[in-house]
Amino acid sequence: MLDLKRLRTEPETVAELLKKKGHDFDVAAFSALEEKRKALQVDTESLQNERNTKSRNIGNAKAAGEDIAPLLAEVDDLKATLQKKEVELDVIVGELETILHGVPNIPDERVPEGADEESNQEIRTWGKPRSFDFEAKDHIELGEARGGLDFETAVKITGSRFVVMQGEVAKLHRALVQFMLDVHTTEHGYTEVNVPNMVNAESAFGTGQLPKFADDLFELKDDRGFYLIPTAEVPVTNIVRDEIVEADALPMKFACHSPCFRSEAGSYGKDTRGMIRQHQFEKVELVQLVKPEQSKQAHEDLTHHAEVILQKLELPYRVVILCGGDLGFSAELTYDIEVWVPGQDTFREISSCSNFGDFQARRMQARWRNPNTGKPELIHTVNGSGLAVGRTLIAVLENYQNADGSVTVPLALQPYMGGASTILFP
RNA sequence: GGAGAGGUGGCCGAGUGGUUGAAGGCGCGCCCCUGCUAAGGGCGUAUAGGUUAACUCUUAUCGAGGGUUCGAAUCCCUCCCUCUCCGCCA
Repeated sequence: MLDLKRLRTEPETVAELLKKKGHDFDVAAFSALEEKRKALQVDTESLQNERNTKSRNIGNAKAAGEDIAPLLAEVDDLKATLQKKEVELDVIVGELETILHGVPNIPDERVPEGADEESNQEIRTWGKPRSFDFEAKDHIELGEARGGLDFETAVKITGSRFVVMQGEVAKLHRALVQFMLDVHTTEHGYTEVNVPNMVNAESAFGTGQLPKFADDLFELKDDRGFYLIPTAEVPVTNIVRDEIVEADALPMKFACHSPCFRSEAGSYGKDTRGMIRQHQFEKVELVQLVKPEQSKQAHEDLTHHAEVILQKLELPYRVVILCGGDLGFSAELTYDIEVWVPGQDTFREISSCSNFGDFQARRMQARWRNPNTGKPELIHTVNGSGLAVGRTLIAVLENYQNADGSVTVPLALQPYMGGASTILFP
């Protein structure tokens, strides 16, 4: 959520900045509503003031034992007039809120222009894609061969875009989770957290999934209105919702392993094969809650923390900066980390690291007490995947495959695989 | 699931219809006194808006949302949450 004050004082500037994100902010409509709101609010409040004053007089008169009948007559029609104004004001305020809730965050000046991922800019690469002396298979072929990855059974159990993992593949998946958590908690200073995998609407609003992206979420069909989390970002960031934390509590750094549930609305026909795009996948998420002046550096650090995982696994990757059109609703700046996937002969997103500035904090009312001012001020939120586990599994299987269909276990993972250096599918 | 109690400011805690945005305490900030690692005293200390050049003035907020009333932290209704006991349960 943007600062309403800024939107009021310089709507044209904001509209101009939002163009980079492909958002058309209707300044005329907004300003017209604002005019109405202002007039109505002044009217309403002066009526409220009148009511308060007269009510106080009635109280005083009553206490003094005077006749209050004439005073009551005075306020007779005040109530109805006031109620009418209040309803009108509520409607206008509601309309303004709807607009405000739908306005995306303003992109950082470093964000390149562009409509879609074609305009994303590569900022660095690491490692060299391996050249195979045999025909490299993709993870589907590797995994299905002997049942390590079983998509058909998952279709029976649930439906498309799910997978059943078995044997060494399931173990490798688990090993990746443990490995990532260990690196982040012991080497990067994150605190491990385990959080609810369902959230209420307030939390989903706080991080920006609601109200605009309800279709991307799985909503539980029960009158409590819970949602399955699309990422641990939602519950973890909301730890500080409606809180005022002391300055020395910041930065807070959390690492969280969780399943992620996405309806993938609008992605029909994309990545339908394999486990690139699933309705359920697991992820180790990194979240940092920081003072405003720390967020830019925290974002760089966090991205690096995610990269370290790929470096330790010796998987080639590149980092791209997302252009305006590809940038998410709540983010001001996002780096995507893309891992080399031999089966597709391309880089695929495995992590998305974003700085949200105060955008999520304002929605959540997450604040810290600034000792310099003594006042509560909004914090900044930063997060990123460290990493998406399913996609990391794909990358390991495909990059480490051998001609005989076995897969070499990356050195860093061997302690988590009982020392095994190679796996065969079941 | 059943029975009961309760949700008030950064924290604790008064307050059952009329200057209560809210006593008192703690914490915090500034100052004074004391001159020694103690204590005492004074003042200040919620949030979000509107209005104003500013001072001022003003509105809302006592879990959330409705209602009654000239007037609601206080009365009524619905919901959420916490605690205690019982039941159930991985």
